Amino acid sequence: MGRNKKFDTVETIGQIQQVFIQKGYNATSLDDLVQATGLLRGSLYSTFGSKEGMFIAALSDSLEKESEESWHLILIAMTELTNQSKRVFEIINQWYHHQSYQTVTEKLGQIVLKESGITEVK
Amino acid sequence: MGRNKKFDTVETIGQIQQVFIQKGYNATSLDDLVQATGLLRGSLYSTFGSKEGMFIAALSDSLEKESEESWHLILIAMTELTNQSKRVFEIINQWYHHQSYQTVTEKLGQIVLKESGITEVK
DNA sequence: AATATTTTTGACTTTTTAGTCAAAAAAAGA
DNA sequence: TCTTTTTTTGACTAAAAAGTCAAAAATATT
Repeated sequence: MGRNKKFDTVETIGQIQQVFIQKGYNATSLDDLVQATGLLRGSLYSTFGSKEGMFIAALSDSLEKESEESWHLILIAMTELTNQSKRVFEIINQWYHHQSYQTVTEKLGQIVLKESGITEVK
Repeated sequence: MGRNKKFDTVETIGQIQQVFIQKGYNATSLDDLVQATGLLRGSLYSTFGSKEGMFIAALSDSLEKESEESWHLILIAMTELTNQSKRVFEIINQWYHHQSYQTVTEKLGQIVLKESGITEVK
């Protein structure tokens, strides 16, 4: 009973993913997320609890789908969150169990270089 | 003429490197750097100009020596600075010219995984 | 229609951030 | 020793950050 959410949570998570992928975690401000989602801070906080919660929602959703953009969020998680957030560590750790060291390191290395904007000679 | 610096700039750069390596760029605050170097903000700013300047000093110094810790700073540069700082982009871009795609992506991938704290099975 | 419950709203608070600056202190050079 | 130049000091500023909350609005349920 009571009001239903005015927005589509799935769509919002998609928008949050795009922001984190483009800017990384620490460099993303709540204003960035407010702007990208079209929601107000209160709505974001009542839905996700915290900035970390927003990232976790974005990451979890992405891992379920296992798309190319998952790798970007995994990289951000590993470089910016895994050592600060127990929950993110758990999520990534569990995901990693189903991967091979070779595949993961190779893919992450490629993404770092690509995202850096450094010209790939090859 | 005039006073000489009370501290050893080379030593200070070493301390700055350690902080950035441990926390990354955005997650490092000036207070962290003040604490690690034992200097005051004014001294850091008069020497390096800005937080970005402090990172550039740390990165440049590290690239000259080409040690294992260089890779950590290169990773941070690529994931957090290359798209925001023209100077860092130039430094990394030039460095990259003397490397091979294979070596770079492989090494970066390994470091991401190691730094993430995720258990390496292998 | 009345009520209970939820979401929305956005201004507000608190904390942290990078960066500044004028005065004091130190010391190099004459 | 005196002057000039530099560094040190640390309180201060301004901007940006994440997060809060009470009132208003909306609506599902009875």
